[in-house]
Amino acid sequence: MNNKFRCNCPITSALDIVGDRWTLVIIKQMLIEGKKTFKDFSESEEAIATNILSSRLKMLEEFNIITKGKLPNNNKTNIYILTQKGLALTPVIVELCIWGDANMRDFQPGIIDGEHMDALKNNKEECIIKLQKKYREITD
Amino acid sequence: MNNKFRCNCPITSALDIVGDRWTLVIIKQMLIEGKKTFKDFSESEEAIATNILSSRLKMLEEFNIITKGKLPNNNKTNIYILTQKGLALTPVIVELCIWGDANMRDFQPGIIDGEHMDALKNNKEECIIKLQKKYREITD
DNA sequence: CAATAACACTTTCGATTTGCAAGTGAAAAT
DNA sequence: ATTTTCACTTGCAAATCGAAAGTGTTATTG
Repeated sequence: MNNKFRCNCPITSALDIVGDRWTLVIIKQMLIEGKKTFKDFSESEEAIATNILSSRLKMLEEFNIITKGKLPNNNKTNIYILTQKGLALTPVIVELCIWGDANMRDFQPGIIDGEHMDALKNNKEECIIKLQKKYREITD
Repeated sequence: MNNKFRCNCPITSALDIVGDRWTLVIIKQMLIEGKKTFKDFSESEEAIATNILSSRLKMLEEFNIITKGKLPNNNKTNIYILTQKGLALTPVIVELCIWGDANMRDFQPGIIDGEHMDALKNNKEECIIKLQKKYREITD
């Protein structure tokens, strides 16, 4: 196992795992959009290629950020669920959302007006807890 | 100019710009470590290659996340400074720091014990404001 | 029960990006 | 005047990405 980590900085180490084009998009899709299956992810708006998706899911499982499981009455479909470690990324996702919403519009005018943005900005902490709670509900 | 953006989600759009191996590391080095010059960055612990550094600085300037300038009495050294847009990424960096510190230690035991971590976790909002204030001071 | 469809990948391969090393040109220091 | 420093650029091999097609297993449908 070659060392993935560039140095001993917690920020850089975090980015060694989630700092790429797709990893946080996948986690966003799970947390915000409730996506759970390989098909869910591969049919997403962002249009991730299946080989990349496959490698990222494997990596995320190795780092205990997601778990892979099955539904009781279905032996075909795999479901991927955020672990505690994965759910702990909620604040990162939320801050990226706020930053993107506030700062990318001049280059990307298409950015949707999320009706939750005001709540997010005014009540960050509460929104994070609500998101996590909601995720745990749809996940049980 | 080809479209960098994958879709209209603010999170994905943010990641279209800062979602790669190096961009947020560079911004961290500016914000937390006070790095300003090409040499500062290229001599960093993370050991970024100069060609990658060059292309990232160019990109960050294009998206108004940093500005490139000179010091009054020095016509050689370029200094790169975070704009308002760049400083607005402080919460993202801070959340990555908290997450990395709490969740990467089992895979990366070397992660340093930052003496500021407790303050960060207990007083997130204040720490963010302090960091930004401190950056503005060293920048003027 | 056979055929088809759905799902979760894997493989292939060309294009792009990365990372290392060496080189360049201009400004500053000696 | 020469050397050093700084900020890049170039070249090239290796790794990664991305689009498309293929594979194998598990439902579902007639």
